[in-house]
Amino acid sequence: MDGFQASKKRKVVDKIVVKVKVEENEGGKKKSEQINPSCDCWSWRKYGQKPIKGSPYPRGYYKCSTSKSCLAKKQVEICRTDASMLIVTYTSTHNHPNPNLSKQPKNNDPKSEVNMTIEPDQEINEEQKLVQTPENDDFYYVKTSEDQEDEGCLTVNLQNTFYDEEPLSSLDLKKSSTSKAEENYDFYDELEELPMSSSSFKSFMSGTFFEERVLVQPS
DNA sequence: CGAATTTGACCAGCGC
DNA sequence: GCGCTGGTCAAATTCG
Repeated sequence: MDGFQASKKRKVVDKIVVKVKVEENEGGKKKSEQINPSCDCWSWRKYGQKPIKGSPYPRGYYKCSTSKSCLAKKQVEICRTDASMLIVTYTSTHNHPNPNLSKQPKNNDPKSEVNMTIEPDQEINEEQKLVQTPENDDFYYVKTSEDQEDEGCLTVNLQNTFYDEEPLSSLDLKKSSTSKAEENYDFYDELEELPMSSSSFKSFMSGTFFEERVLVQPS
């Protein structure tokens, strides 16, 4: 493309910061494949990587490769305070349906528990202190008071996680708890990808440090 | 051989 | 106004 790159440095864009707790795969077990077959299912293409000031880890830049015209992007970096935490920042929205969603059965492991933290980047916050969704007790937000540097982060515990068809149902509450429901709609639409696909992890990890996976806690 | 990833350079916004 | 930093592009390289 030439000419039109007005968004080289975006000022205010739809942005969601998600923290994903991951665990190292010891023994080189190829777990990532089975971790979460459903996950976000979007395919991402890495288009850049940069060391970030103040962080020992580089940040990877990914674009949605599913559709050429899709503007969805994400940045992946490792939390500098906790290497087992992945910080994923989603930008823009997918302008096409998820091609894999339909063909992905779903993980549905009752023991699956993903621990991720949503960092209210601009608006989501106060109201989010709610601890549990009224409609979904498998999905709740907990304020992390232990996060030294991440105060204000919200930990999202997904139990029974990976939705296959109704990924947003639980997120709806956020929609309603904020006043920017309309704008947020897109945000949460993107949250579909929160559960990080194995491919995403692989692509990130393969090019960075190690292979990781979504933390699965036996509760 | 084609697709995806890596890496360095370039560009633009922001703070000082 | 200058320098710094983050974000994107694109050529080169690697992998399937």
